[in-house]
Amino acid sequence: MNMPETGWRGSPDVWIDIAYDTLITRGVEAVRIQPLAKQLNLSRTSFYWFFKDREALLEALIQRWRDKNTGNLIQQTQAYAENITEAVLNLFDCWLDEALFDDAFEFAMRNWALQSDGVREEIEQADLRRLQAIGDMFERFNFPQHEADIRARTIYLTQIGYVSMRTQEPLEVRMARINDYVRVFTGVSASESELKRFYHRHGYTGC
Amino acid sequence: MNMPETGWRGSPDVWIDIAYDTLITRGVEAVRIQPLAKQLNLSRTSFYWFFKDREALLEALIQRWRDKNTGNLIQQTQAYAENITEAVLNLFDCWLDEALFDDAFEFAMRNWALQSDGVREEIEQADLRRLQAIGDMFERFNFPQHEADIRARTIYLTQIGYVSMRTQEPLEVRMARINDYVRVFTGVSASESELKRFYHRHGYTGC
DNA sequence: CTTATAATTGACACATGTGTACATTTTAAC
DNA sequence: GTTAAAATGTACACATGTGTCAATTATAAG
Repeated sequence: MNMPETGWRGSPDVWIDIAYDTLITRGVEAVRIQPLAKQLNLSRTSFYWFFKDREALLEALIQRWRDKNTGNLIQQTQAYAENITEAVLNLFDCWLDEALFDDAFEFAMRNWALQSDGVREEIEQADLRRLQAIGDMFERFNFPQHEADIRARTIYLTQIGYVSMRTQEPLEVRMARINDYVRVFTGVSASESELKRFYHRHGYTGC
Repeated sequence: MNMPETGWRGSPDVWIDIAYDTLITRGVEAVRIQPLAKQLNLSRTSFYWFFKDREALLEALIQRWRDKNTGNLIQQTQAYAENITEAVLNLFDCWLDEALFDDAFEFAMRNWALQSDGVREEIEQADLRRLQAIGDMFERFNFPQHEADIRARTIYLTQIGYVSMRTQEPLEVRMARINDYVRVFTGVSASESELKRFYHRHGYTGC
């Protein structure tokens, strides 16, 4: 654990990691070379050995986000399902598994967009692709296109709302609400076994 | 329109107004005395005649938000309605009338919360009060408490999601989706006359 | 042990922001 | 016109951030 005080301590990843932590806890504005260097016990100028300038570091953060959130979400919409409720539960995996969808990262990116046209465009793209994928999912289960579109929006916007509210509910509370959400979003209830399967893969045994 | 180059040009409101514009278009971090002064063609130090310091200006912005968004939303949930669809349409007024609910302001505040514990607490309070009010509305129309709660969340989170996505849809698109949303959120369709009344009060004659 | 390369550092030049003290100008009231 | 207040402006002291350069130290390879 105790860092060596001397020798090779820096690397692009060390900088990106701490930049990421700072981004999600305090926003882009807090991602500044001088303070990050202090935390790393490195001379701030050492940063410039790995990155051209602050811009380059921020670019690396965008890259990391791009690689993570959208890809996994789309994959979940395409997971195997026998009916719409199972499909929606597959999608819900994203909201319960940080490895699939990073809420804090998503929120930070949306904040950042206010100050950066580039980031704003990235996010518009991501929203389009994600909505499209969820809509396609509903269409595969025979919802008419128009309704599929609305339901995709409702489900996605609710999640973005969650992200934006930074809701931190205990697992039991979220699980207790799951089937209600399924019913609101699809119009039908998930079966007992579908729910059991869902609870189980998220380590919820309380029920 | 042409500002006098000299004389009394400043006032608390002049500063708050430009601070508000800056907040909603570029975030709190951009609300800085020096740049604002430049825009106002005022010496930056003149600011300190009206406000103790930058903090005091930011406090005034919070006050403005508090006075606006939450109050109007709660009032809309209590407007007269004969059934749940009419009640939900009353609430939807907020999303279509900037005078009732300021999306951009809301978004900016949620961004700001990342950097300020005070603002974060303000927002938590607001979320609670708003969710409570919407839930109460559903309960008044005989939804069981548990279901009222979920439906309140869905409706509110969807809107916060909209805010966070900064969706700018043309009026026709939004109007075309209204009844679908009513149906998803309440489980029933709004009547023809309810919809007509809604369209009319938002200046939509296209249908 | 030497050496080339990788990584770190301090000094410098600069930019932008904050707030205070004091002098100056503007306005309205007498 | 004089005058007192309201409002503006200038100068200062300070803080925090950026990026470049040249000097220095650490590491691994021969």
